[in-house]
Amino acid sequence: MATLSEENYLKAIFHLSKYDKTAVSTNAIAQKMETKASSATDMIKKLFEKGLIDYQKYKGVKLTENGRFAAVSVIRKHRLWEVFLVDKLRFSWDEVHEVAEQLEHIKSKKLTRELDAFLEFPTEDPHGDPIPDANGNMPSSQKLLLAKVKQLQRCICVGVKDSTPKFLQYLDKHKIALGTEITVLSRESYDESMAVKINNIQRSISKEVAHNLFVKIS
Amino acid sequence: MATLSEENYLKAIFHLSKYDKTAVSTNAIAQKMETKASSATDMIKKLFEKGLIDYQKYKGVKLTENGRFAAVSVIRKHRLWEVFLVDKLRFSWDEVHEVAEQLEHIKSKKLTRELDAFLEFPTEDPHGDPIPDANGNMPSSQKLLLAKVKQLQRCICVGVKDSTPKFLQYLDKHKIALGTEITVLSRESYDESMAVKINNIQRSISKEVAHNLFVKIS
DNA sequence: TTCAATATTTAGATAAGACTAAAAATTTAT
DNA sequence: ATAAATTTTTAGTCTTATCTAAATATTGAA
Repeated sequence: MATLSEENYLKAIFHLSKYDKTAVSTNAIAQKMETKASSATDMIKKLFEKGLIDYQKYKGVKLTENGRFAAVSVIRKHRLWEVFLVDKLRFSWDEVHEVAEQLEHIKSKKLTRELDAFLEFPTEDPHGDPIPDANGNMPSSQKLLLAKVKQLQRCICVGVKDSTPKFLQYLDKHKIALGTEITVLSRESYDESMAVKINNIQRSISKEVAHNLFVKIS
Repeated sequence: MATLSEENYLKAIFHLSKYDKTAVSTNAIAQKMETKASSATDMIKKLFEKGLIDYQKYKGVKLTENGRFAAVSVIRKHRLWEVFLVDKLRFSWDEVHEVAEQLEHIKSKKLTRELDAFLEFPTEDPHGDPIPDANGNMPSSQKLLLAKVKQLQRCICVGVKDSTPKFLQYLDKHKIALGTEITVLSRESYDESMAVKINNIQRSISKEVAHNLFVKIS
């Protein structure tokens, strides 16, 4: 059974592995965990001893099958609790992360199973992130960044890459929610901003925003 | 802000103070926490430094106002989560304790407040124990042990003193639940058992059971 | 390819919370 | 009232997870 700290490291390694399939570096882990490289090395040794990661000195780490499952189980709980907080307890999507960071470590198979049923088996959390099933399978989705959408294409907002309160509040303020339709009108090569139509109003979207909003083509 | 371990000690001290108002001994705390007296002494010093207990060497401890509030806040969360687990997640009353022991340490004022509202402000947990309000006030109740009920008196089961799974499962097996009516017919002085009528059936109740079941006279 | 910059690991220290063993204080019993 | 029994505290150790500083390995630039 993994400790709280071990679970957080596994989660960090999982998130870092996601985009590139190569080994994750000690420094990257330390940075994500907001700790020092030496602390990361210590924990890496421990996770290796427990068979949760593959590791060779100076070569970075990769999750083993067991490690991946442990990481995904924590992420599953995190996202289920986020759904609970928003759907049942009147939290807004920018308030849930901190509390879910605590709730994700509660150990009870029955609790997770029953919570899932109570919420009617949601497949996405309030930020549009997929909720893995009990076997650790992550539902795939063909979302892409708004920044990649071609001119004159219509798409629907389905998730956020950056889920910090600041960005979520920006979206709330500008009436952009999951499900909102966005039409890309043109791009400005100078600053990589985009002209778009949202809720039938034409506006400009900065590079920063376009790179943190997931959409699907509709 | 109290650590998880500090919160558990505060809870233990609160429960030990409940019946007699005198100072709580180091040994009693150690026993309740299933730890050694020396560990209890260490923690006592820490809680004293933080102003959560009054303490003089060799004289035992008492909760301060702050300490009592911290303890009651944890108990409030514990009992609210128990209600959640039984009312919303199909847990039975003998399964909730272990999970609630974890959930009670989640730190979020909003979470507790919204959970309370979601559950429609319950005043008792699934074992009939009172749920303190947000100000730390414990609803009073005039429950008494079944063992104290006089002959030929009718009463209603309102709580349990022992809430271990074993006892709760005994009650389930014998169809005794909160709300069940019990009439005391007679007492057997030899073994302190009682003849009672429950659900219109006459049965015998042992001393052990009679001393762990709370009732109110109806 | 060799040396400087960077990344990683090791060594040794710290804090929290637990433990054992021993010392000191208190309580109980004669 | 004093000795024995019990309770409580102290001293020193252990584990987990962190840190700093120093050592070592790798990478990359000239």
